[in-house]
Amino acid sequence: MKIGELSRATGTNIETIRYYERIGLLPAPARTDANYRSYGDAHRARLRFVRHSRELGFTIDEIRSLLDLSDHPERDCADADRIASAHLEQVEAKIAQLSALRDELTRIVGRCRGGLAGDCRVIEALGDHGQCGGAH
Amino acid sequence: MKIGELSRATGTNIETIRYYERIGLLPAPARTDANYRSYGDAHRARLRFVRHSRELGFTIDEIRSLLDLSDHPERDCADADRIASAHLEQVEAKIAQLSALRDELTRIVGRCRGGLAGDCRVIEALGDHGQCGGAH
DNA sequence: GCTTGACCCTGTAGTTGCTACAGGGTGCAT
DNA sequence: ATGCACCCTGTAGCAACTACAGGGTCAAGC
Ligand SMILES: [Zn+2]
Ligand SMILES: [Zn+2]
Ligand SMILES: [Zn+2]
Ligand SMILES: [Zn+2]
Repeated sequence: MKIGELSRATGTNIETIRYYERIGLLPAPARTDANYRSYGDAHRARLRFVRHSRELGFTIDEIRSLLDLSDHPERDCADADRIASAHLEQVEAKIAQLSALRDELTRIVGRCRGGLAGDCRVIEALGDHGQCGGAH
Repeated sequence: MKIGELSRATGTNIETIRYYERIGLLPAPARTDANYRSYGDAHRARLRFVRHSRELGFTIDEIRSLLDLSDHPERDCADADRIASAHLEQVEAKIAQLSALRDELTRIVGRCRGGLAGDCRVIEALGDHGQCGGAH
């Protein structure tokens, strides 16, 4: 399959596929006579793994480690569990941080009564963290 | 006040202050004879506004607009309200997305029973979005 | 046989919001 | 005079792509 087909089959931008190859996340595929990349099912599965992991928020480096484990089925899977658990913790931390931020923004936005910028409580609140609840 | 003092007074990295000046977010301050930057209270207030807005997640471009309003107190503040509301919506969307992601990750992580990578349900789940609840 | 259009190639530069040097100058204390 | 802390400019790096520019390939239709 050519790169355009792989792109459609996985919902991945063509430039992104070439980028993954360049950074060594995907193996360089065979080439046709015209020097076109030629992919097989294994490439597609690997790219799906990468894209799905990216959608779940794993970094490229984490994915590299996960792929490495996937390539060595005889190894212990504890590393995979560790990477995924650590990532889950980071996601939870990010949610907590954004929630605090949302609360603060809600409070700030709710204070605008319209009128002149000079009297705007939103602009005032942005300049003064002392007005904040302190959670962010 | 010199850049180091401003840095300490606002908790901002010196390089970041110079960066903000370079991109036109902070006005270029006066210079001493030795060509050192010399800041006043207005600079400090402006930098606090910028940092606080960044902590609340506003982009540099949004902050540019907010500062512009802050500099023109005779204008209508509706734009500030619009920017802040739109940002709040984005934060809420991000929280929703991360929550879906957290649920999916929790499900995936919970399936690992240890053992060989070849049998690991975590690695399997990363390769197959079909196993996902579909929310992410 | 020739053009048109879709597709592919490489290589480089841009995005966001910083951060980290390298290589040099300044100012004060010992 | 010699440290040392501080300041200056300019450039390059980070993550994870994305967007060209400038060119080659191939099948269809006239
Ligand atoms: Zn207002
Ligand atoms: Zn605050
Ligand atoms: Zn496992
Ligand atoms: Zn999924």
